[in-house]
Amino acid sequence: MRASRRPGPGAHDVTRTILRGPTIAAHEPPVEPPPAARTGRRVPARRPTMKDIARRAGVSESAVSFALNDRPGVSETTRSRVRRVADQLGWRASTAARALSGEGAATVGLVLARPASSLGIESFFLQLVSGIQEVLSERHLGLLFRVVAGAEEECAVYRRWWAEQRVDGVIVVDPRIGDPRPALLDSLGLPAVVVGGREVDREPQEPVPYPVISTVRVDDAAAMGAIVEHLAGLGHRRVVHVAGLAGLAHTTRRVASLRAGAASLGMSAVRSVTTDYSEGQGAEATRLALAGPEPPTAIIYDNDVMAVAGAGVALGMGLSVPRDLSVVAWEDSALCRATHPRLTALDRDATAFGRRAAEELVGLLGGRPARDVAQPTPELVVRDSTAPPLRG
Amino acid sequence: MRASRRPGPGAHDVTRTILRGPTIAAHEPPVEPPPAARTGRRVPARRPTMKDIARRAGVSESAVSFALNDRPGVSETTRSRVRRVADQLGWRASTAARALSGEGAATVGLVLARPASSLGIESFFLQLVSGIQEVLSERHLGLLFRVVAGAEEECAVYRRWWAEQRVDGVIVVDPRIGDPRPALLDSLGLPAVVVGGREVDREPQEPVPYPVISTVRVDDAAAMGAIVEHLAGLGHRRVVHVAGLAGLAHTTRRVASLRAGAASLGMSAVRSVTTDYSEGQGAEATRLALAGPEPPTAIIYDNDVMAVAGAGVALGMGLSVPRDLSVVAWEDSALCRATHPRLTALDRDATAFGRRAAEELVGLLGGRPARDVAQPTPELVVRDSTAPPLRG
DNA sequence: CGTCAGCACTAATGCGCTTTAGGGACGCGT
DNA sequence: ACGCGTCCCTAAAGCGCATTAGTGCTGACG
Repeated sequence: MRASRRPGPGAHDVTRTILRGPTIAAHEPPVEPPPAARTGRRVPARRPTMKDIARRAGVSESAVSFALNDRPGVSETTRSRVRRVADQLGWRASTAARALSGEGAATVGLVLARPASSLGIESFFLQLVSGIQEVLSERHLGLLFRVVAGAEEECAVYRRWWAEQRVDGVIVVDPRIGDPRPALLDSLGLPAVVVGGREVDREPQEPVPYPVISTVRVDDAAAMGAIVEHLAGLGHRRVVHVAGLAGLAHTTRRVASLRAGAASLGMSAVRSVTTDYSEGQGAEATRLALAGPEPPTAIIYDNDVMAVAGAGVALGMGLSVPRDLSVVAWEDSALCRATHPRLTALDRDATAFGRRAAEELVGLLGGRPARDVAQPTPELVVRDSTAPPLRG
Repeated sequence: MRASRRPGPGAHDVTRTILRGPTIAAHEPPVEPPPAARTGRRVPARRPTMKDIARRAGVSESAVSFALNDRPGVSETTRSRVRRVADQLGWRASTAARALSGEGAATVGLVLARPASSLGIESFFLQLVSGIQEVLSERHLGLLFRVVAGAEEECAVYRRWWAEQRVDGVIVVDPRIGDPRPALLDSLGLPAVVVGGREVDREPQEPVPYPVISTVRVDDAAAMGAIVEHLAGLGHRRVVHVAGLAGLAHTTRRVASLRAGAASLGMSAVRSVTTDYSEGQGAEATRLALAGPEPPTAIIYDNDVMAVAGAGVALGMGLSVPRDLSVVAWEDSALCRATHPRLTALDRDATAFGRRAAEELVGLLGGRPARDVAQPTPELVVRDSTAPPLRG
């Protein structure tokens, strides 16, 4: 595995450019034929380095560096010539070398801490990632991706990435209640953007933001408000909220917002139950709610899969959606449009969300100070799964 | 952004270890206090380097390198002492430095060339990725992830990654009919694993495999055979196959296998139509098929979302699943279990698939020669959406 | 008692790039 | 004619690690 690619010390190339001055320099000094041509065996292409450019352009390596990085110190003539040679050779800076000389790794990291099984059901993440990509790729930043089982492991990954100099910053998802990650990242000095972060006016115990950590907020309260208003307007008084993971900050926010909204709108009975987002627990929660004493006339699900599963359960119990039960999904997707009836859903635009987060991180890496930015409130798309309740 | 972290040339540390021999060496020579302690300002932790270890362990950097890489050249005593110091300091090799000294980037790449919109609906990919991760992470390999719009862009990404020394190998998905990627990767000498690759006995025009490109095959023919057999056994004679993207190799294979299987089982009318995997086109194809002259009694969908959408369309047209129409999804997921009726589906185990691919790539990187490995044939999970046709 | 092998370890070099410290050549002012 | 500043450009150092070529030192062997 460890091939000895190195020439012996005696083989060191001592060719030097003698001629001076750009106009009379030898543009194409006698270059030895590429090794492939000599050996006949197919050798994978060698990547060109700045040394190659320097030789062919008849200047020093430093001049090449200045020229290619738009730094002063070379004439325009030389700069353009160097550029041309670089293009011609198909040169790209080695990120390893760049990183080593202090430029950073040109990479940002993203860790998903969810059990593998629940990953596939969350279409949200892939869309988020593709939004992130749109921004990163135009800046030629790489995305280092990792799936882990839990929070501790996630922290270990950050530590490792930092120590290995693998990333310049990270995007943190699924903020939790007593989240250890911001403090960790801050202590490492690793710039980060927390997506779906704190609600400024709702969790004031959160102290002043860390200097290198931005937050992209979503207004869960307003979103839940829209849902509650919609349901109350239809006449629903008994609502169940099949929420997501108990530890997540946005779960807490949604639960609280539901309670607050319901109170102000005079709903008699609302309650939330937490789940692991799986269709199994969604179905089970639905079954329990509908079989209970005062069954709800509407259920709000924290994701699309559970909503579909719940609607299926209702159907199986002989109920009709939306006649006997209204269903709202917190997350619009193909799923909500594909099922029958089509589900009323909250459209979050995960792609835009990812874009926003990536932009913020890019800003941070560029030296912009950390801040909180707000993401537009998601829109409730009313479809066929919500209607006035039959029995009051 | 470009902070001058560098000490002047005069500041070079000339401290030297005078004492010789491991047992009497000064284990903890007078170390200057960490900068943070001096300045008082919070400074992000500096990552320890081998030089730090060397100093504290009282040995040379080379000795440290030998010790930490399990290479001969140091005594066991020294080795363990160095290890201890390294642990204590929380040292991790900088991947940048490692890459620069020829060890590779310790990273593999994965490019998804699908429109962003269609990404979210394919739960397959996230599961594939999480399977890949399971293997990569235990080897401490990173996964560089990229979403692009099309095939040319994908090739450009490979080129760039190669030139920038960002990855040691890549995992290629969605093999196409006249796929340019294997040849490109081969010419770059970039090890790769193609997942869902060629069917050995079905596309003999494919020449001898490239020396650094392995393939993880799936037996689409056998899978389609199982489906056809199941449907034929129930008595279906008119079947429509709502397939995926026309250019993909596996689409071609499935279409061909369906035709072959149907012929051998005496089905009268089978046909395939290609789509973009979206629920919209799945619904549309279903509508067209059911409204046509000889409507099918069963439809096979190339993914779960289209299957659900198709079932919805049938419902909307007043048909009952499975009484009037049987539905099979090529891809099992929460979706298939959550809808009502639950869908008969082909369970591919995308996670295992990813694991397999990653293992193969790791082998390749370790010097194992390229080869074709077969993934177990997916299993047909029969649920409630398939039954004997009512009208023959 | 000289010699040579073998061991434990250090010095030095290179990977590809950035950056700092010069170093000639030229022009301008006195 | 000399000093001085500018402009272009080169030399050299350094980032953190792996690796190769030594370098003393010990012990065994003749």
